[in-house]
Order: sequence, then structure tokens, then C-alpha cells
Amino acid sequence: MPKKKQFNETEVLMKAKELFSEKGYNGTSMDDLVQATGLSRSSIYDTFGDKHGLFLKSLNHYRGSQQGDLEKQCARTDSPKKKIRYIFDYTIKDILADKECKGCLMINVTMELGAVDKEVAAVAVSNMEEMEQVFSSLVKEGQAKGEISKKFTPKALGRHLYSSLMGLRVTGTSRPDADALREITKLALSVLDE
Amino acid sequence: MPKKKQFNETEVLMKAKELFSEKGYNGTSMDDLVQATGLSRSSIYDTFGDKHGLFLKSLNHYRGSQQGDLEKQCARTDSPKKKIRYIFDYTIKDILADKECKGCLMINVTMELGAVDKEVAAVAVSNMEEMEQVFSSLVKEGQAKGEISKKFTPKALGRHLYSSLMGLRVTGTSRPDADALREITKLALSVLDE
DNA sequence: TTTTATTTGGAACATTCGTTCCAATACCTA
DNA sequence: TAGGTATTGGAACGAATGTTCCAAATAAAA
Repeated sequence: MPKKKQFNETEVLMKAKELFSEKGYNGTSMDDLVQATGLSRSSIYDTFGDKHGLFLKSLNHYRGSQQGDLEKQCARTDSPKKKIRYIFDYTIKDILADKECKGCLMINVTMELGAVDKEVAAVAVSNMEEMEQVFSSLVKEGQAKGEISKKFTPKALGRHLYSSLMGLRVTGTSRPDADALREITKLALSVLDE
Repeated sequence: MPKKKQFNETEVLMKAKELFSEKGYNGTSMDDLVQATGLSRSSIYDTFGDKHGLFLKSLNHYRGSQQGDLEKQCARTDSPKKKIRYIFDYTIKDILADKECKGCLMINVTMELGAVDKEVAAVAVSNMEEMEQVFSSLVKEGQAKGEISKKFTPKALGRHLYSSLMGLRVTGTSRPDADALREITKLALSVLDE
């Protein structure tokens, strides 16, 4: 009996992500969202509750898609060390493909809202810990295989790698220079060698 | 003949910096600024032009004070390598002293506004290049003295160090854990050794 | 003390904000 | 095809936004 929704929720979340990335949370108005998504206020409020609800859904969807990209890169090889390298390489590609320099939604809103929006802060921490865990697991594997130096613990290296990846994104958003980003990656990953 | 200004412009810029850091540019209202600074709208508009003008002055003042802190740390020793270490140590202290987790104004607004505010983007790039230059000069000196490994060029190390410092700030703002930040610093600086 | 230039407080402005509401529409089921 | 339910568009809301304006207050100079 009910009429089906005329839009694809995922597409809406992706368009919202674009807007929030470019203009920030507070810089994006409901009008912007209505225009960009093409649907009406009623539909947005009915589906997502309010602006903050849409934003959080958009943020979580972005997080999921990032994780998907990451797994895709890891699937390209069996070598833990190469997986790490592929993650960094992919991030560089991602930065360079972002012509408007919108940056990474997760980092952007953590910096914009982290101090005042506890929900956002919690998502950021959760994401960070998850990423550190991913890296430290890869390091552990790599060390067992003899690919990665045992000079530092997996935990320390996991933290270092994630922190370096964030630094790369911040640097790359301000100055999307391929050579510089590759150089930074090279040095960040050099602690895995020898 | 003229009546003197009843307030200290620097103090106003510092209070504005606190607000912009905590709530972001778009999240900070003129009302917030009036309340926090204690002066009236007229005085703000007469002195700084408008909200954006006050914001830019506040951002540049913050940049200057950061540079001052940096020089202070460097003055503590003659060793270039130790200067670099002191900069990182001071940054960790700075992060841990920030109980509300407001973060670094420069990074925050670069992430919030970088894509839409060209003036902010330009300040961010200028700051980044200046910092990279500071680091690479220190590296060059350190390499000449034999304190720092010559495995990588000063330019590459300068970029790496600044990027790592940004990563440290992003990580530390979400999770201000002293041990983790020290560990990250240790690995970031390990490329200077041997 | 008087004059004068400047700052100051607070009211007022138009605009934009996020949100709500309702009538009209459109789809699915029977 | 007819009925009923959920979606949809757009008008409308009050609150908050950044900004302007002017009269009153004030400190320095004459």
C-alpha cells in the first residue's frame, strides 16, 4: 500500500558527505542539502530525523566506505607490509583525486566539532582505535613473516602508522603535491625496514 | 583628543582564538564573541571590521605566538636534533594542557574552511611551508654536525617532520594520551638516527 | 572647564537558520 | 480500477545569524 521512497538513501548520504566535507557541518545549510540532493525538506526530515541525524548517518556511511576501500587494497596482496604500503598509496590517490581539496570528512569534522559534539568525538576515537588495530595486526603478521623489523612493537607501529596517515591527509589537503606526499610516505614507512 | 581604547587588542584576539578553536569558525557567533570578550559589538566592528576580519587577525596572532613558543624551545639547546625533539615535546605538553580538547586553531580551521575560504587556505600553506623550512634547516645543521643520519635529504625530513607533527596533533586531540603521543614521537623521530 | 574626537552600549535591521506543518500527490494492494 | 497509506512540495514559523546605526558616555586637548 505505501508509496516507495523515490530516492536512494545511500546516494543521498554520499551527496551529503560531499557537502559536509567541503563546507563543514555548520557551514552546510539545510537549503544546501535540499538543493544538492534534489529532495524536499519533508523527505529529509522524515528519513533522517534532523540535520544532525543526517550528518551522523553520512559520517558513519563514509567510515564504512573507507573501510571497504581499505579492505580492497589489502586484498591485492598477501604481504602484510605491502598491504600497509597499498593503504598509503591509495590514500595519496584519494587526496589527489579530490580536486576541490575538500579533505577527509572524518578528520574535518573531528577538528571542527570534536570539542563540542560528543557523538562525533566518540566516532573519531572509535575509528582511530579500529585503524590502529588494523595496522598493528598487519605489523604483527609482517614481523612474524620477517618482512617487518622487530625494532618496535606492533602497538607502537600501529599508532605511528595511523598518526602518519592523518598527517599525510592534513598535509595533502593543504598542498596536494604528489611528490611531497610520496616522500612523506616513504619516510613514515621506513621504520618498518631493516 | 581621542578617547583611548578601553581594552587590550591582544587579549581579545586570544579570547577569540579560544572560542574559534573550541566551536569552529561557523560555530562561533558574534554573540559568543561579545560575551567572551566583554566588549560590545560596536567596538568589535570598529576595531576588526567584521567577524571574518577578527577571525583572521586571531588566526595570525595565534600563528605568531606558536612561532614564539617554537623559538623558545629551540633556544634551550644548541643541538639541532634536540631542538627538533623539544618542539615535539612541547607540542605534546600543549595538547595535554588543552583540557577541553579544543585542538590547534590552525589545523581546525584548515580542515573546516580550507576548501571554501581561500584566505585561510593561503595562511595554512604559508604556515606549512615555513614550518617545513624550519625543520629542514635544523636537519641540515644536524647532518653537518653528524647528529642526524644523512639517509634522507633535509627537504624530505622537513616535510616528514611537519606532517608527523600534524598527525600528532590530530591524534592527540581525539585521544590525549601521554604515553601514546610519546610513542608516536619516538617513531617519528627515529628516522633521524643511525 | 570647555571642546572635540572617539568609543561605547544597546536597539534595530534584514537575512538566514533549522524545523514544522498540511494539503496534494503518487504508489502499492486488493 | 478503486482505496488507503506514505511520500512529497512548498509555505510558514520563530529563533538566531551578522551587521548597521545612533545617541550617550568618556577621555584627552585647549
